[in-house]
Amino acid sequence: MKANSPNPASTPDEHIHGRGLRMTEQRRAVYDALMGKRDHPTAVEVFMRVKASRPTISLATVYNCLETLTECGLVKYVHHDREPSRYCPNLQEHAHFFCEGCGGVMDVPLRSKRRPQDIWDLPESVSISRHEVSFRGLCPKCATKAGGKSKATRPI
Amino acid sequence: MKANSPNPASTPDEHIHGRGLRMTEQRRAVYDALMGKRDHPTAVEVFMRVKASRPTISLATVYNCLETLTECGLVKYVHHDREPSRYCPNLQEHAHFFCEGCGGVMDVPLRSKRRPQDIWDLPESVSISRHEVSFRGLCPKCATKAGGKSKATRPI
DNA sequence: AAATTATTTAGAATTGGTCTTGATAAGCAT
DNA sequence: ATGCTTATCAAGACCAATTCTAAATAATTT
Repeated sequence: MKANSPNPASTPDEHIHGRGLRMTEQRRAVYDALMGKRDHPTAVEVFMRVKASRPTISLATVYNCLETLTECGLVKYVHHDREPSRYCPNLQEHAHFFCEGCGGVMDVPLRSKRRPQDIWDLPESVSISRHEVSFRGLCPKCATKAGGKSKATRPI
Repeated sequence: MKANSPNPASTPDEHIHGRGLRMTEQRRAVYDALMGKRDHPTAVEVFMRVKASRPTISLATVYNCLETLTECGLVKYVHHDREPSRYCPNLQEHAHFFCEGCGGVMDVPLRSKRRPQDIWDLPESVSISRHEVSFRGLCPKCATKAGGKSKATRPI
């Protein structure tokens, strides 16, 4: 319900319809695969999940659906280094933490009332359409397990 | 001269030697191509620059050199979405701004005394080895040219 | 129902990057 | 200096992720 939102849709279907598109079986299956397990799968992982219930779906369709869902603002994609794209159903502004130990990806929320401009010295007059932040290191579990009290791993 | 630096090397050659490697002609050429014009070229762009003075160098060698220089901490690589890797000789902690208008990439410095943890709600006990931040939008020049007074572009 | 448009599918193609192999070159110990 | 050992380079083959193409299918409109 943001005042400047160009699209007041609230359900996934409304988002899709708002763009003149249809909520097809495939798109719903892909969306559900992402919402059911709120993690950060790659396209191939989504493909495998969806394939379990819809064996005829093709990888190209999964890519298409993920792109459509992203364009409609229902999911976000996340990148880290040269790794394959991952997809994330969390629409809140957040960063991602990639654990070198267990390979997991976790969401890192923005502290309340904070904005990126608080720490980054951006020129006044830029207009920002996208902001992606990724951390890499050891998650709490792996940090304790691996390093004992060590504070930092060698930067890669 | 950071106290906790494991490697007190200061010249590029010392960095390289500190790893038991040699500063070869090719590595120096690649490094110089990056330092001469302090921008954010892709591997192919570096390749073209170096080729001007060393026509026999191969793209694979440029990739190898860039990787070596990165491992030695002489340059950093930067990623944005699915675009090809770019390389950056600025060793200060900084973010990158990718302009949708002119295609340029600019460095965004960290405000003094600020840390990412100031805005991101990271668990206490994580250990961070890498942190990459990218913004996308219109740079000051393109923002004025394109939008007039408009404050934001549509998110992609 | 016919025409139009959107969507899916399978596989080919593209891209950025990495790996392999043999040739060169540098450093080291006689 | 001479031969041994290791590092580096070059060229092209290779690979994985993604995108494109073209034909088939499905939904929507006329």
